[in-house]
Amino acid sequence: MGGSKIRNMEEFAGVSGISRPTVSKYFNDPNSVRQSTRERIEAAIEKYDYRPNIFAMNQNRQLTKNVGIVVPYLADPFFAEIARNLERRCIDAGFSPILFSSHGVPDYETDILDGLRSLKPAGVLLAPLGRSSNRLKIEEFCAAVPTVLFDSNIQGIGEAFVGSDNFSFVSQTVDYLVRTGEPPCFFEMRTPANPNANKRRLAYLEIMKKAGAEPRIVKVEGKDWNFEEIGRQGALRVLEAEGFPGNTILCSNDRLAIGLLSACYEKGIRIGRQEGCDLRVASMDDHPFSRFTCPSLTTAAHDYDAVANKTFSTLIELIEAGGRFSKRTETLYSARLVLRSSA
Amino acid sequence: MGGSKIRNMEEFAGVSGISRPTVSKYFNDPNSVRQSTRERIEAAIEKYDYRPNIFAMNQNRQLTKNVGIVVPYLADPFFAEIARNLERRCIDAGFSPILFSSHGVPDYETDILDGLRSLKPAGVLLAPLGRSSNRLKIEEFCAAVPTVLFDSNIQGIGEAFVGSDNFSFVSQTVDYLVRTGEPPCFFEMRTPANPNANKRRLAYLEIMKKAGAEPRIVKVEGKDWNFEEIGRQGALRVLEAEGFPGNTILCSNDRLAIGLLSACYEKGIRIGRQEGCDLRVASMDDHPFSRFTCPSLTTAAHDYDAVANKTFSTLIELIEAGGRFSKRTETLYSARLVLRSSA
DNA sequence: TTCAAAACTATACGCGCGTAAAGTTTTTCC
DNA sequence: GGAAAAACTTTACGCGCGTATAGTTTTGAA
Repeated sequence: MGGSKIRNMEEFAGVSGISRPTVSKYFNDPNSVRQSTRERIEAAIEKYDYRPNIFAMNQNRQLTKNVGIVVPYLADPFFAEIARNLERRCIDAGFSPILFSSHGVPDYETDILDGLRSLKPAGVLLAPLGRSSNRLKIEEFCAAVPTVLFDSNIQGIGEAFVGSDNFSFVSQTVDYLVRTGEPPCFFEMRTPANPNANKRRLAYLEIMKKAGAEPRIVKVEGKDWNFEEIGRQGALRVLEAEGFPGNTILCSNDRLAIGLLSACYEKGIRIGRQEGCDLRVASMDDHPFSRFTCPSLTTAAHDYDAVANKTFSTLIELIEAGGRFSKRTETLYSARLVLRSSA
Repeated sequence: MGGSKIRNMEEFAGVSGISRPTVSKYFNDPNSVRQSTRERIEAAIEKYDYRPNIFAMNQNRQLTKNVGIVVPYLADPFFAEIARNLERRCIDAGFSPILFSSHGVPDYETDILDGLRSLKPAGVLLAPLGRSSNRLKIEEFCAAVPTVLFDSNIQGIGEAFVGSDNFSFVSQTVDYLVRTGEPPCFFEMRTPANPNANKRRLAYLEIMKKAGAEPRIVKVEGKDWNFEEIGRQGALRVLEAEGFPGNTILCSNDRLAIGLLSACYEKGIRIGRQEGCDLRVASMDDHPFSRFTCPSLTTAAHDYDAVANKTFSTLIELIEAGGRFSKRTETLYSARLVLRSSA
């Protein structure tokens, strides 16, 4: 609370009675100094409210304590949640997370990576846009900065990947739907931006084959990140034309399902597993809003916490390993089926 | 694409044939050098892919080109959208936006502001948590850093405030509801975190009085940022007990309304303005998902674009004015009524 | 063509901190 | 209690760039 006239570490070292190199050492790792020293420094910090100039700290250092977190679309609460989770873990581990969203635009993504390089981050957690990403630029970036990919895998890029096992999402939902009624058709975008969407379609085809059921895929137009609107318009068009094949739909993701449910509601189609319903709808992701849809959405949930935890711990390992792994690892977490009212 | 072995501005100045001080001048403001000089520098940048070390650039400067953007809750798509809007404007104006979310936690908010100070930002755009904010800390921060508040006003703090005119939100929705049916009751949280909620309640009381109708407020428990769940649980409890007073509900915000609609759906209560409906529900904010609720939500929309635009332009003025305004201004934008199916 | 204004170059210093080297004090452990 | 190890102090240099000063060249309008 004292008049904080401390201008730099030199002065601070003076008033705290510790030499500047030791103070510097403390700020780089408080545990690297003797406890008695640490206490004296911390008392002085408290008293004079001193903080080192982070620009000066970092300019002369090839690696900072910065960690970049890049997500493809922050307006999607799914990514907002996982970003929050990662952010907190970084802070608790003494890093400075910096959050970026590509907003669905490939050029923004490369701009972000460009800017990130000059921040000399210790590591980066990157959920790429997917198919629309500039693969070359991302590859260049990953070669220069220790990077862990999450959510969307790009084969061979980044030191590791952590995400969800799309096959398990599809198998759990399809199995459930088959067990309790008809096998589902598959509702998706024609040209999905996200590679997970493709994996899910392939999984659907394989699982239906195994179950001896005929796969039926309903594709709707649209290619940006406005999934709810795409799902809604697509579903309206299907409902106004030939209708869905069968009485059971599996949506490629919850946001499409939210749009589809809104279209069905508008058309007076009753969704659910109870008597008197016209359609059953299930989906995948367990989007934060999926419990508030009408009816609430039966879906396959990501293991948010496990993904965030593993993503972060992998980055820490990577940093401690000097930025490179001997081999690229991929970790996938299984889905957890969440039964609600829609199917 | 030549082998970029340029290590610093000195070397870069050498290969570009321009003196270092002039190159430095260029990077601080490309328009401050002669066009022919600018072109030569830019050609060299292209050729050698050089970028100045941002840490070195900023350490010796009392003001950077950084702009902090702080929102209370990024998992709310409303804030995600406005943050994206602001972010883009900053980039286009040559600033480096840095995005933070308080995640609804007052301590995080003060931590963010603390950290922001050491980034020496040219200015900060702050949407505070509201009632739960540490007023003193925010006041201290605003005294040290040029700050424009948006979304949530805190009286007397910050150099300016830009937000929405809560009175117009309530008056437009109430007027519409009265005109087309019964005057509404008001559905809200008992202890809302956001000051806008209080302004809306007061506006409701005043407008109902003017209309000669008896105000009826339905308060539900809950005080974190989990509005949908609070709305849902609260509505379920009301529906299972005495029910809502009258057949018309105005929700304090869309996220509460989303929860309420889901509760109504579960209870088999039909919402809408058509024949045969039990309740009309309107709300405020025009949340990105409100067009996908069942039924789609009649609501009062923020003028996103105007708020973002004014917030940003105010900050630019503030920065150009040296960080202080002679008097604090407050700019409010009116709502735009969005008629959908729920009322 | 002229000449002042504008823009540039050359030189130099400082910012706040990282970090290395060498010497000194404190701690630890047998 | 003594010696090795650990932690510290002192000294010194460098990082990459902002920026001030003085001198030189270029520009542009009369």
